[in-house]
Amino acid sequence: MDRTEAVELLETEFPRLGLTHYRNLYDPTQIIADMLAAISRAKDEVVDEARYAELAEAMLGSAATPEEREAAERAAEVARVYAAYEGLKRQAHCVDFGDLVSMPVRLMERDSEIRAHLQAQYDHVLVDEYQDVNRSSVRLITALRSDGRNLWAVGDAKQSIYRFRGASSFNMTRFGTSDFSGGARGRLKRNYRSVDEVVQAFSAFAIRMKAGDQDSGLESERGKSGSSPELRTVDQSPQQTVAIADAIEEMRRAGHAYRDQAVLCTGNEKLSDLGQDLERLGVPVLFLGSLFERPEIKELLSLLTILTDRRAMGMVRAACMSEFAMPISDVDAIFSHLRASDSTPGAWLGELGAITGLSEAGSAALGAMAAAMRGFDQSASPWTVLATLLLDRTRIAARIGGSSDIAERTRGLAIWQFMNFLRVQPGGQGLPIVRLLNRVRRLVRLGDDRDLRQLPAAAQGLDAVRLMTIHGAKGLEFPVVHVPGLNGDTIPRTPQAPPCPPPDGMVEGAEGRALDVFRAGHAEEQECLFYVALSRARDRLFLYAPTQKSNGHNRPLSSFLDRVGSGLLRTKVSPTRNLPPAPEASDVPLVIEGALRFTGAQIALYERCPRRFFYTHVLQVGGRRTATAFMQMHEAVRTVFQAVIADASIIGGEGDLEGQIINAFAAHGLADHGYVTEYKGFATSMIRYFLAAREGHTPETPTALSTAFGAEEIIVRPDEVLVRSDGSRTLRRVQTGHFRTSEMDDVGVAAFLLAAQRAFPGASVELVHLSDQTVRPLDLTTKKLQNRQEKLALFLERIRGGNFPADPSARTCPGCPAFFVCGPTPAGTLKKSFG
DNA sequence: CAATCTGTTTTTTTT
DNA sequence: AAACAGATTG
Repeated sequence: MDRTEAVELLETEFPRLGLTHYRNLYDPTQIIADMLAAISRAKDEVVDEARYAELAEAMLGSAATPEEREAAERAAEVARVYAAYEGLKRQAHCVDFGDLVSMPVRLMERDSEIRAHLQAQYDHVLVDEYQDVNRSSVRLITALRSDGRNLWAVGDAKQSIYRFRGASSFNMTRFGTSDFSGGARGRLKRNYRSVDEVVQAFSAFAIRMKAGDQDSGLESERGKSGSSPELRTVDQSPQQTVAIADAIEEMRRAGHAYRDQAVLCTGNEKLSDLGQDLERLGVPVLFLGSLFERPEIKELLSLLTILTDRRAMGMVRAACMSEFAMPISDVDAIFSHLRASDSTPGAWLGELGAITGLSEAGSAALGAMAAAMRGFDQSASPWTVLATLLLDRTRIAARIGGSSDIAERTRGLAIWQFMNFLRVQPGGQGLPIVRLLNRVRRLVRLGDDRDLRQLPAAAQGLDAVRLMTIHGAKGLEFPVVHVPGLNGDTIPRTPQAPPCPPPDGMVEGAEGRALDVFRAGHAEEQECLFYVALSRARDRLFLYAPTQKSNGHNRPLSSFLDRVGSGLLRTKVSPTRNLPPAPEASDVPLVIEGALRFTGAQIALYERCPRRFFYTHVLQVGGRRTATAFMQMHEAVRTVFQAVIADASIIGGEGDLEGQIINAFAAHGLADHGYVTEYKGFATSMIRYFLAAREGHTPETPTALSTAFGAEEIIVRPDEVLVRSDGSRTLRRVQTGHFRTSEMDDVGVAAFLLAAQRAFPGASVELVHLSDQTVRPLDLTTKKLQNRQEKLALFLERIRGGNFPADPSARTCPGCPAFFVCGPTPAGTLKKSFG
């Protein structure tokens, strides 16, 4: 089971584990992933759920301060999740990555017969990269070769970059003493890989590294080459990409083919951007980037959604494909038709005559679409649908196969990779397409699509530049290495404490305060990362850094650069070429008849991502994301309190409240849910709080309030208007979830305040959060309120101008309804009115 | 002039 | 989240 499957496994169970510190959240995906990381760390140390609970218990016993107490309670909650997770995993007959080592360790330590059998099976054990072993690995090796005879290990503490998964210099130190006592140690002094200039650079840096021996300088076997490592600085980061492209071509002229060059980054995200940019600059690149964000893959995913999405949102993207091209006005007509109808997803493709107002091109494209989808319905298998479409019913595969263009071939490889991914989906219940789409969202959200970004083995022979993370490059070497992004905020990066820190005593060899140990370890690891990057280069080494942020502010260089000695050549370069702009079309030709009328909440969505606003409120498709049961519960709560606002008399006695909740649950499809009892508990306490918070006030029927911005209008509807005995009014916005500090900063809240002040000067304005059981006053400084007001006017102006740029983020995009379709829009002008 | 507030930018790694 | 620059306040 990978991490994504593990999160899925825990998700339904999570809300009823009774956690308080890691309490029930609207979307617990992130915190579950954090806890699974903590559990995975525990397995690195061969600490099972029972032992974890003991350690947490011990922490609680010795806690002196409130902070220590809280840390102990948090650890205890992780222990509870750990136990639940192990149970679920066993029921599902699955193992996770941590189990792959910790289970054999436990088995061998427990069962002498198996241990003897395996010991007899292997005469010699060789361990490479010993700095990357964790306690679990050491115990596995110990079980195989307890006396250490015929065991050979090689490692370099300066390359220890897997600390976050439990690798520690602690293990290097213990070799030959506490572990495998009597083992002999030797030192390797000669470097066979790099020219002298490169060896000098990373050896100079190594002198002041905290990891490894101080006198570990290396001699270069290959001698001097006459070329020094170079640092090339540029003004801003787009120029950095051009500088890299220029250097790659420069090296190619000097006899180093594309395939002999590698670009190394700290993270995958930057690698994806860089890969796309280099490709646009004409440099062939061996990297797909984020597979599910590639245009050709999004098109295929959009086609699949047409079979399962009642509103057929995928049409907005499919209509951009040459096979199914139609104007955006036709897509709008289809959406209007589907909003009014209520048929099975995909069924409308068989009744095209019912759609009115289509252009000739639109009718033809829809005919082609219907023919391509013939015989498939919502229960179809994704692989079968796409294989049929690509190979039999369209010319897509043929076109790609017939091209020799490297970008086109990369598209073909991406599709090949994607089709292989489709074939190995885990089993489960529900419609295969829906399951697939949910899994893709989850994979991207957790960053688990990483392994799909690397081109498959079949492509390794291509003459293209290698793009890798520094972690991915460990153990490899390249004639030419380019390392961009050497800034103070990138390497060394300031550490963020783990959300679920390990309990005291779990990590062997960690002395002192947990946070200090963590910080020291992190600093050490950052140095190692830099050392690994530099030492990948055989002949030439290029480092790059922008010195400005995009707003012209200063961006400092990495402090590590001053430690590589005087051999580093520093040059400021100003590339003459410009980075071609990304093909992302953000503006939509839009004609709006009449005034704009949007609610504050709708405009707040424009602020979060204008593109999402476009799909949701202009094209009016998508709406909210697929709801989990927990979200449905929140919806049910909203239904109940709104019913109370409309008519408070519906809740007279104690039984009425329960009756209302039961009805609302049934209406939201929760009646038969496995955890309906727990959910009812949450719902009841939320509604009780709601009722308590309005006690002593006289409710008034809330009406819509509006604020004018020129001809345009923003509408706000308070959830409650309450009148106190002295006649003063309170306007409230009621939310079922938790309060976030960022909530005070968005324009939705400002619109609410503005409208309220206009309609009822002097009234107090409050935000109610039922999950927190809080009522807080909504106060904004005049300065802030004025800024928000200006923003609102600006947003309205941009909406009218059809300006809808996407604001992509790996964290929020996978949860967006438009995730699969987001990108280019079909040709033509869109006419709309919002009266 | 210093302290505080506000807004912007950039941003993890894996079997 | 955190670092930074610029604006505002005391």
